[in-house]
Amino acid sequence: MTKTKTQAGQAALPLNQILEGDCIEMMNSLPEASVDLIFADPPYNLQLRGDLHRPDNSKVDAVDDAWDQFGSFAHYDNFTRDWLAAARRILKPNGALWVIGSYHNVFRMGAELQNQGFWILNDVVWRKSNPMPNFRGKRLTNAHETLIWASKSEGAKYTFNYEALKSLNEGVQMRSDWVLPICNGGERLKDANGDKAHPTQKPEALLHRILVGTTNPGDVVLDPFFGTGTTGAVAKMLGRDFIGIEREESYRVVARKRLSKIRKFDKEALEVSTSKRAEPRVPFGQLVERGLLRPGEELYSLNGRYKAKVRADGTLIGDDVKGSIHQVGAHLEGAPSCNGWTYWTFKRDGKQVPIDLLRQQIRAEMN
Amino acid sequence: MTKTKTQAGQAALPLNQILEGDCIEMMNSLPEASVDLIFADPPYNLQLRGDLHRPDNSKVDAVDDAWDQFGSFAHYDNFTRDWLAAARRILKPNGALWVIGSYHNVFRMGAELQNQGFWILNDVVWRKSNPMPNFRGKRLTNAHETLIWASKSEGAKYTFNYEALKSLNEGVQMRSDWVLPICNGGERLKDANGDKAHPTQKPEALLHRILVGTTNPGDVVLDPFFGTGTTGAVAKMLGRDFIGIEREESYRVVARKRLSKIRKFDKEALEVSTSKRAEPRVPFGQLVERGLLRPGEELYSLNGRYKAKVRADGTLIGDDVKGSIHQVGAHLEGAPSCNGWTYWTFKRDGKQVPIDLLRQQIRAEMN
DNA sequence: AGCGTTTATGAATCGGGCG
DNA sequence: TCGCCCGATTCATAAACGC
Repeated sequence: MTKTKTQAGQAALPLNQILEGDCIEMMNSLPEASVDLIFADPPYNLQLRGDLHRPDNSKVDAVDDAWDQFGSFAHYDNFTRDWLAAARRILKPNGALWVIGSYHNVFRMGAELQNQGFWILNDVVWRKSNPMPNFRGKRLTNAHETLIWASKSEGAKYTFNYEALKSLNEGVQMRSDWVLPICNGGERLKDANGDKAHPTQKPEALLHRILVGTTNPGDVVLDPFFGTGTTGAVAKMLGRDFIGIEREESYRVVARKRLSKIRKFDKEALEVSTSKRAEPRVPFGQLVERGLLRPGEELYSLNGRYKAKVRADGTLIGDDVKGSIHQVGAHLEGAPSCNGWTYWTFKRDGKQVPIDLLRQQIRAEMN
Repeated sequence: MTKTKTQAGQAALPLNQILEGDCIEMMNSLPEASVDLIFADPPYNLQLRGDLHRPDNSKVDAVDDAWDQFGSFAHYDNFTRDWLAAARRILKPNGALWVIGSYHNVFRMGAELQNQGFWILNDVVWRKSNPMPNFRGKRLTNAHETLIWASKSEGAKYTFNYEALKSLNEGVQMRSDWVLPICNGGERLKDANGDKAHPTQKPEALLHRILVGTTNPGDVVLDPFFGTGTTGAVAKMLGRDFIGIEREESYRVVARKRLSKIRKFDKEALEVSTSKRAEPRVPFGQLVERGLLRPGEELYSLNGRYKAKVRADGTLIGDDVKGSIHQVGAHLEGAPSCNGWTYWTFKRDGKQVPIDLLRQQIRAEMN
């Protein structure tokens, strides 16, 4: 499974491995513009004061590890600036970045990534279906975390599998609020003592949605704060290559064991619904050339209000207008644009049939 | 209704009025430490490029007002710094601040208010039950906005009516995600032409929850970006005093008229419709995301005649057909429609189990 | 009047390929 | 790099319309 990828004039990319060390140094050691997606779950800079107890006096196992302690906002901002800059360097021009955080750190991350030229595409709310309650009743239940999805720069051609996410959401466009349970039960990794192996292990469902929606099979996904390897595990299942970076040996041990047990889903299962945009383009003129429509034949608008005549060169002519199927449709409707394929119909056996049917016929022959 | 409040050695506070002018100047003219709560809905600094049309070719009425135009992040940051500082000065030591924004501006606001010493208590997500869709299918539906609730400083004794919010939430602790419809219908204020009076009017239900939860009757609530006066209207209903600041005369005209019609403790108006939805919809894709079904796993029709394979995006693939669980079921049976939830089964311990069982499992977790 | 259908609209950073 | 032009794309709600 471990492999490397070499691009023209660049050092090899260490794929499907966990790099050991500080994420900034390790990212700086990788070739620039070589990674398709970065998912980052950095330390949250939680400012917890003292211990927290549940109403039954049991102690809440808070995130108080040394790696999550920053002296001040300035320290945290420096850290954020440096790792984001390192991430930005290794990202391909059309690559994208996801970060996740809570109100303690996400505003600082969001502002800094805007400052560095990343272009925010959406902020996404992970709405936890089973959050920890607020035991003291002093605030609202902290029931969500925030993700930011950003392209490397404005205008970049980021990957977005719109139809796949729509399918995941039962045929309705995916929204920016995602309801998913927190990671527990069998998915939650335990250490030898039976304690949780990592304090903030993310659910695989979250990564599944991110990777299905914003990467393609074969893409390289890098996680600079790899932890117990959720990103790597889901990437492997989904046939994406991953690069993990993790400083703590104890997490790497758990992640390696976890990854060794993951199997990739079969190829057929990994293909996702695609949009029509991915279909080959068929010029309208081909319908005429192939005799599916005759020059002189009349087309009728879907609403029945207009008609136009087909010409031998694949243009239409109406009462006072001529041009492409799109131009004539837009002109007749007084609309800024028009998809002529779905706007025009022809008559067959007395019935109105959309010309798009003929396009589908040609596309079927192409396969 | 208009009155003033005088505190020891301080100028009078102009209550239940709309102050005319720039919010920074007007706040600076008020006595320090005199206000209990500030709710602020500042310009979002949207950076819209061209026109946007719906698939039916109608044009989206964009927020292109001059007051939302800032030349750069630096300009916007200066503006944010200045109005937040002015707000901070007039806030009582135990007072609190709410701001609302989208991903365009909320990260910059959140970072700046932390920099100034405000202490974030919660970030709250307003999940819109009826957001505008993403018409081009290029991103996720932007279905939420973010609010930040902060006390003036760490350790301050802010107001939080825990039980009141619990009651509003059917007896369970209020969470940080609030599902509320956008403001339209009869609540949406129109101008003389029948056009919306303000492009971004907020729903009263949102302010209702905020004021019930984080102020007491008799408190002074200030809104530096008053617009059409939603904050003042809800404050008046709930028996709080308000101070509005608004620069545009056209908005003030609408707000004055609106406020004149509001009556305190109009019980009926306070009732927030909390209509319970039937059963929450569970997309089939969630079974895959959550690992309850694996991509590549085979499903069998209840009658045992057909099988199909699960794909990573929550669609099925059969011998000659692919699509949703419902579509594939309908196609195989030659039926016009099919309830895939009851049609498909999977194998567990050698037995055929309906996939609907997994849906019930997820629904149980949601409660 | 009543019911079913059509239309309008909401804080939106909303193309891409080819010449 | 720019301009042209093909052609893909929407959900929930309420008001207006029509029979």
